[in-house]
Amino acid sequence: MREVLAQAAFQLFLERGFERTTVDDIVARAGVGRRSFFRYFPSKEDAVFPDHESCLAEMTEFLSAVDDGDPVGAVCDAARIVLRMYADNPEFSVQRYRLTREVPGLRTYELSVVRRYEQTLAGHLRNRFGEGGDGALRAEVIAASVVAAHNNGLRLWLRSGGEGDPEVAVDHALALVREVWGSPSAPVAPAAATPAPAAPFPASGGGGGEDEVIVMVARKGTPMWRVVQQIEAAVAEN
Amino acid sequence: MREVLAQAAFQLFLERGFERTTVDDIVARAGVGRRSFFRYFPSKEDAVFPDHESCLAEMTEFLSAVDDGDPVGAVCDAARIVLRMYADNPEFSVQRYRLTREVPGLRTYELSVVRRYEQTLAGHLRNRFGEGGDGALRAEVIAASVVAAHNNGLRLWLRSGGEGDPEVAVDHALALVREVWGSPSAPVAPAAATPAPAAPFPASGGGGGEDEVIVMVARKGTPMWRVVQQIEAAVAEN
DNA sequence: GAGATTATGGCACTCAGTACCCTCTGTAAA
DNA sequence: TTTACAGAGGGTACTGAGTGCCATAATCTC
Repeated sequence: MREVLAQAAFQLFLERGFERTTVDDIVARAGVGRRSFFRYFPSKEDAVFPDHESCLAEMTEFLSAVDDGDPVGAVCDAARIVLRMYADNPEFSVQRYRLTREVPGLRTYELSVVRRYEQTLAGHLRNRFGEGGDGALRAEVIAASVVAAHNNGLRLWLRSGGEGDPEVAVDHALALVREVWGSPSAPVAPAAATPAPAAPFPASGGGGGEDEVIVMVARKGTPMWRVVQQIEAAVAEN
Repeated sequence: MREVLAQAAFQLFLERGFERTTVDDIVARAGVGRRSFFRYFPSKEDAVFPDHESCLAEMTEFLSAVDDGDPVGAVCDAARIVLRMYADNPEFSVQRYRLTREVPGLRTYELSVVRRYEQTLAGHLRNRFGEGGDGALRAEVIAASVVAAHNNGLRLWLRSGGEGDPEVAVDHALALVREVWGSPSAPVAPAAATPAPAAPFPASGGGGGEDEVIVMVARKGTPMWRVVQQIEAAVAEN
């Protein structure tokens, strides 16, 4: 049932867009009552990320099982669980990525999901480091670093359309974190296989909205570079 | 007007809680029409964070002005701008913190705000590091570290009830990040996409008076609240 | 003061999300 | 077979956020 609803929802989101799809549309396609949708998903957004809850549980279980002397390494391995979930369904992951990028509500929702992963990792590190001194601080900073590195590698793969193996990019990214924060027992071989992404700020045609108008706010004496920056910021709203 | 609405809203949120307060309640207390609320705030959540937009603008301006050889240090200083905003209103900050902790919707909203700061910092670092190689990766990881460290120190102060100076905790936290990610050897930005600061047309502009011009960036269908936010952000840059 | 522009209020609407109650279906006991 | 019960799903009506449209008042321009 959950599966049926999630699939119907995702199809419709791809066809008409997230915001132009109502819950009534979804339940109509799924052939169930409207009330049933909210029995399985607390909100419309949740239907887009039906698998994160179990992934989070898997990560928690993994972390409670590991018992090595390298907490940073363990946390990196935990992050790879998430990666695997994405890699298991390349097509779905890429489609969802594109959908999420252009729907502010989904972006925000995703942030809250990522935050929960991050807090899980931080909690594990805090246990290992101890609360006192800078334990909590280090735990949070390292967890944030790991998540950022993981997401950087993952996004690279998603933007490429899900071609190839995302593990290489993520491994490379996590290696950087381990190099810096890790304990001395971090066997890492930085191979020169770093994929080079294209320029992120195509000054024109950033998204494709044709009939957009950009107006610009500036003071009389505003230097040119600031104007450029503001326009970039406006365009980069994606 | 914005101020009146924000204050009325915050009062009510403290009295009855966020979710038990409707927009009608807010506009009733503020003595304005319901429609006006949404002219100044895109959502109920925004009324809780009325100052982040201008703070983000301030940070952007700061980063575009610094031109030193220590990008990580610059980004840490940029984070301190946010801290100062909180420290300027200890009572409000602490009340808002408590409110935010116990309202999931506000927590999620705050995440999206924090994310924008992080992206601003990452963008600056990316410009300095260059896109190629691990530039983007390092930029994102360092930005995440700085944000995590900053927030760790800030939360310490907020949880203490806003007593004393939050700068010490944040400075300590940021020092840890700087220690680790500290100034890269010397490969200062190889003049990639860094816009050369072209000479601003009028030489003056600092002490300027009333004859300012405000230009505004917006899309065709931009709602009023967004325009207001941007203008407020621009005006607050003094 | 005529005409245009802007700010605000009012009204009606869509839609997400919730509360409450209904109907089925299956099962087990009498 | 009837009755009792339980649980999954369906239906209806409601609240409240957010939006579009139009009317009105204030302000600005000529």
